[in-house]
Amino acid sequence: MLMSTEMDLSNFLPYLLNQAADAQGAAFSPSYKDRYGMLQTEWRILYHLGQYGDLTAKQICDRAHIHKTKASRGVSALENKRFVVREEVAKDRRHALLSLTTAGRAAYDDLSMAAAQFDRKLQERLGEDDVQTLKRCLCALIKNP
Amino acid sequence: MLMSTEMDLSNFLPYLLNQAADAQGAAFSPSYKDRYGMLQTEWRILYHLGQYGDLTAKQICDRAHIHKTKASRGVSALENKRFVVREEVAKDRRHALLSLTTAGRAAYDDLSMAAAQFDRKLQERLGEDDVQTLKRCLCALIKNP
DNA sequence: CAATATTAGTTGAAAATGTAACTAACAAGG
DNA sequence: CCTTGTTAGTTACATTTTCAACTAATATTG
Repeated sequence: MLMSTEMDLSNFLPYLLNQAADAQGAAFSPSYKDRYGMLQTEWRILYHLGQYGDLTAKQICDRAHIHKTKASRGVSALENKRFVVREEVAKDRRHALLSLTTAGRAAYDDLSMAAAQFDRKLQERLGEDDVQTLKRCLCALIKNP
Repeated sequence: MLMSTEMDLSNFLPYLLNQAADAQGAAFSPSYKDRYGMLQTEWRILYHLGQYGDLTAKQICDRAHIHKTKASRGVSALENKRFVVREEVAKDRRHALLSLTTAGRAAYDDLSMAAAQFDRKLQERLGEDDVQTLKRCLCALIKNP
């Protein structure tokens, strides 16, 4: 019996977002897990390097909302996999520019293709209009939490 | 430089969902963390018991998509906090019905109120139409990953 | 009814994450 | 310069999550 002040859990947006993110994340994760043994953070870092060119860890953290310790470990993992190399910046030796190796670029190409296909299928399922609204809402929720 | 087969990360739905879920989850989590020292799983279990009445751990797992080990530890934590008690079912002693204590009920009332208010504010921000579409899409993505 | 299979739930070890303290490099004010 | 502050990134430690194996109870099947 619901009282007027209560609400059905299915109306609680953080819960729905969490469930949907889990479900879709789990659906896509085999792409980077099974083929490349990557964790989500590694895939995200790889993606940013592939998409936006060489970046420092700090820049990736800011763009992708990854905590610096997570990023630090992700970058190390990608280095161990020989997908990323770091080069010290002469001007400021605190920074290190990260760039993809040939193997890293290949993995990026493969995975970004898989991602695009995954997204297209979702678009097909939900319809163009809904997807547009959905993405607009999600962006709003991200930018101004 | 984007090639035609590539896509901007901002168009990748799993990524957007994840970011939005993180942002909104972080915005709400102080409600149960700071006041009651709960983890997300505990809050979710509490919510299900408050909303749907006494349930077994298994039923909560199925409804809330929580893995049984996470649920087991969440229930233990709620027992230690004296928010939940378990009662063996005579018919099948593998099950244990979980129910809220008075303190558990009070926490549930408080938190479900906070959740409802949180949701109302989001609705205000996004507008009724968008929220409806958003929730419909999220439900679709949850049900059929 | 004995043997086997399922089911609910727990536990221990390994992996991942988050927090805080730390190092190293640079910046700025005196 | 030289103290103080800030920034990029790492590391150690505690917490949380995941995975696999396990127990105990019931269901099923020969």
